[in-house]
Amino acid sequence: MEKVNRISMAVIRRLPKYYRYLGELLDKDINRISSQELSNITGFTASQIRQDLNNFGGFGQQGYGYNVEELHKQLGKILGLERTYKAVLVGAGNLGQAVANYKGFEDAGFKLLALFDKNPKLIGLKIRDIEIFDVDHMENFINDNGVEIGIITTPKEQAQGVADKFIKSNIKGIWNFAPTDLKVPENVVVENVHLNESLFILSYMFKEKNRK
Amino acid sequence: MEKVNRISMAVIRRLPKYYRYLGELLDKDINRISSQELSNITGFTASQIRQDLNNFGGFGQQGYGYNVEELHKQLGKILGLERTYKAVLVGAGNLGQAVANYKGFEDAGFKLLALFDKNPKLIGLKIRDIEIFDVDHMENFINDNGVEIGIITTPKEQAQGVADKFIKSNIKGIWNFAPTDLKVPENVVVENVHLNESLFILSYMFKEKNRK
DNA sequence: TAGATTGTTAATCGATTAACAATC
DNA sequence: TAGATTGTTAATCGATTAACAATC
Repeated sequence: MEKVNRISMAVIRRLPKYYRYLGELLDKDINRISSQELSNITGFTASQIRQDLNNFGGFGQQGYGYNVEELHKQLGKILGLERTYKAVLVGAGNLGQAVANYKGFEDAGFKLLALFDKNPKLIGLKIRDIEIFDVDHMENFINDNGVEIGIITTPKEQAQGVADKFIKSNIKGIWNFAPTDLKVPENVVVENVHLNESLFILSYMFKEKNRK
Repeated sequence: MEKVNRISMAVIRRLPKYYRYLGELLDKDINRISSQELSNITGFTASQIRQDLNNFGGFGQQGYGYNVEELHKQLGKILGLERTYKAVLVGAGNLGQAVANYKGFEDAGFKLLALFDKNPKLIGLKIRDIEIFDVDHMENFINDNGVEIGIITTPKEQAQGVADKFIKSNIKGIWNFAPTDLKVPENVVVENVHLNESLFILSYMFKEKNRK
């Protein structure tokens, strides 16, 4: 076992933001940035930015700051964006189709190989060249193609069942849009997109801000 | 100004989960629950659950626990779910249409009145009875109808411009799906759904878990 | 070299957990 | 009444901020 000084989720969740802002700086041909300037842009404190980055290594240089291109590249590596992931999606309704059309997939190295649904009306259709298959064929497909990532955009009632099939087929990462918490073994990671919770929080914040 | 003991975002973000699990208990006709049982279900510690709830009032009863229906109702009130919000959405592409079709809207009391886009091919179409209008008519529509919530599902390049129009039209809450951080005045709340960041985090966790 | 800015340690702040008296 | 479980205070833990020596 390698020395893995466990990095807190609070830090991890800031990394994509750093990565995004660095990408924007790159586009503007800015090639050098200090933690203070990054602080101005991102809203995180300079101290926090330096702490965060130093969890992964000393990417900066005293008296100079950080090289934007280099730091962007390193963060990409840390986030695992240098490789590709084979993915499938289950639940090819509105949300599933929107996710399948999602342009950001490529940026993260995700390659969507197939969609699955149980609705006969959807089976055979294609979303930007990706075919919708009968969900009964899913486990074979995953095994045959070495799929590693599963995306769940089904109603919540089906979500755990789909996750169980994923797990049986040796999928190791799940992007879950169903409004439920999946039970998975310790070696499988789940990232949730809970739109209902997000809306509730918007509702809460709106109410708090707008009270007399 | 009312006494508002500022409640931390960490607490707020757990409330929708409590609300959801309590709803599920209600469906199962369970009408009494202790913080310990809730802990077993939600994964939060009993102590944390009691602390969280007591930010808003003493909903429990010593020796008994919590009344599920009552607590569910109270949490709904706290989250602002007892009232409705008039909303519009801008960017009626794939993601926008999926969001417009999103069933969870009603549960949170959001009433989607109109969609807007600049693509002439989309204008005039309807998504479950909600018409897509030319974005040029948006500000008038918002003012005429007293819209309070705006949803942004445009590409990131347009997002800040749309937000600015929202703000000018007196919208006070924004649900933002564009992969960018909006600049808004202090009295406007923004809740982000950053799918790209979510994917990056999945990628990171996957990589961490699956290294040799 | 002098100035700037990092990397890193120490101090502070806030959030979570533990403990237990209050009380149903 | 005895047992159970909350509400709440105190203790602990972790994350953020401040400070500054190291060094480019």
